[in-house]
Amino acid sequence: MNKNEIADVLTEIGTLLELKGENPFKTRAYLSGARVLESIEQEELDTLVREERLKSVKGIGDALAQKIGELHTTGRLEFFEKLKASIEPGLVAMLEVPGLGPKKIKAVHDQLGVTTIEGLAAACADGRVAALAGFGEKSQEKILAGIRNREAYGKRHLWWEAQAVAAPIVAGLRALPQVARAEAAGSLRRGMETVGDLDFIVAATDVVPVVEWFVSQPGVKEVTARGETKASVRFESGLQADLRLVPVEQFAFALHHFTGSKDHNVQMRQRALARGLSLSEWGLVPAEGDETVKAKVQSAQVSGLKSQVSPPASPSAPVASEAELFAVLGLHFIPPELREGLGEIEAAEAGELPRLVEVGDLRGAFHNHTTASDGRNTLSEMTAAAEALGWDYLGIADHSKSSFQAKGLDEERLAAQVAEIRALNASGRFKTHVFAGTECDILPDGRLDFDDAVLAALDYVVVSVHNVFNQSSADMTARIIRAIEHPHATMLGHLTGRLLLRREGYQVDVTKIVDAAIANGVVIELNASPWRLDMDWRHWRKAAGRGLLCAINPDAHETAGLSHVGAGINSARKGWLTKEQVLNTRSLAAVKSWLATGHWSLATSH
DNA sequence: GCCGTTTTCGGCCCGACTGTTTTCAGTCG
Repeated sequence: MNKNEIADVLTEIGTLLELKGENPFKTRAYLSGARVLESIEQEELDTLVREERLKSVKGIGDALAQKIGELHTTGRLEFFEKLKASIEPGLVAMLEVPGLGPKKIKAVHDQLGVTTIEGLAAACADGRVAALAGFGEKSQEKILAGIRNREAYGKRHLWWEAQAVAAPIVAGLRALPQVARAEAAGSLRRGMETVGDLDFIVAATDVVPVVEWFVSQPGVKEVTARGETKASVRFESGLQADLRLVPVEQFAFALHHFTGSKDHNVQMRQRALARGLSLSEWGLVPAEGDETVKAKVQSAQVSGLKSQVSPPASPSAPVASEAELFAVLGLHFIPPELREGLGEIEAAEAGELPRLVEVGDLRGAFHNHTTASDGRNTLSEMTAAAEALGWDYLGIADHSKSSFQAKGLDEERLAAQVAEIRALNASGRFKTHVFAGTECDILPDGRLDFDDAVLAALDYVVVSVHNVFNQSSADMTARIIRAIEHPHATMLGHLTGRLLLRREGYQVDVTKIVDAAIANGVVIELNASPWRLDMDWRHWRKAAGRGLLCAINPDAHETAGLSHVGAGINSARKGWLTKEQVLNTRSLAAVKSWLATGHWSLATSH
């Protein structure tokens, strides 16, 4: 196991011990042991284990040294497995309910015998929870609301996680000899931030082996349907996936139809009708054509799985690709991300679709963390990872001192980090240039967490809200605008602080904040963390159209997190952003001069 | 479970907020 995987195990041990009601200092020892492990280089850990010198690291004693060594060498730990087996999984799941921590979970378990979330909901419903010491009516209501939210959220999945399931399936389908074409459709293909279920559209010559392959994929928990044109499965994560098999001549129509969105499809069908054509997943036929064809299509649509009705053989227009389908209707190709029924068809007709930014356009990224604050990889590990991605530059913006929970840097530690970064750049060890920044807390009154002199010594400053989320919209908006107006503010981090499927963002007036950012030459980030994607894509088209510059920032807390820019690119594309509207598509020289000159506009040269 | 020592046992430990209390416990970021 590598250092972060071992740290994950130690963290989970800490959580399990907490649930058991262990000495809090003992649980903390495991959690801080995990942090310590992250803060050393992987090679260093390998050496320490080999030479049995783990104990010389501060924060690691006899017990942790032994456990870390075992995990490093064998990838397993009996202590951990026994511990995990001794605790009801339902209790661990309860930690996800807002307002419930180890102590309260232990209380409901010990005093009410509750071992599952369902049991907890029942105990809330009949008032047993409110009767416990330390609980009351409000706690009970809050827990019940939390469980309901969790159920509602549970129906959707992060794009990032859905993509991780879908990508190998698409690759596997394409590798099958019977498969001519295969794509994932639906909201996944449109790059939505969350995904309900997966849709795979496959053109195949022989369906049986394809269905067989699909339902036997790793992680499939249940096969819910299995026919000749469609199969459905549910994965262990709860994610559902549909496989739809179509003849190759129908592929483009089916792919377009199942990609959606609903609004986009409605407008496309209206457009077809205006041209005397009827568009469906089966094909494109004359609208007032053969009634038997229409009836056949309808019966195929309602009869479901066992239907073996072919698409109307004629007179459907032969269309080999989505591009041809759009062309038949007088449109330029509309990228899937834009198919939300928000004006893309009009733009495609007028030839005014933007050339959307691509992941390959990115030359670097700002706003990343290291082990100096709450990251899990060191400065040089992060830089090496950026270099491996071919990036010309990497911005490090660790937390500031007010974010205690994230080990925020005070002035002294920040100065040391800046010196370390300057020295790393001077050493020529990496081709990737490192910018020294900070993710500076915006204090509740809108002041920044560092004095001007401290901020002036940095290459750039990300300003973000990390506490006191419950201010009124007016107060929060004024707070953020005050920070944007600070002369050293370079960019605004995660505008609303939302965590997808977990937590709503704080209330803000987005338009006012965008206005302030434009007026002050401040960039707003598109935080590319798959859990955030904030500022939301729905605001970008209008904001960028008015001159706002975007930075797609991974907010990476470990080397693997740098690749989250891929999720950010989705949202940027959904927001109609072009390469020119994204700061980190620019060259190192351009960014250097951009940062040096202080205030800028989109007109700045590339 | 770790650390440090007045060296083998006692202390360890950020601050705001909420809801439960009447001075605090638990959760959260």
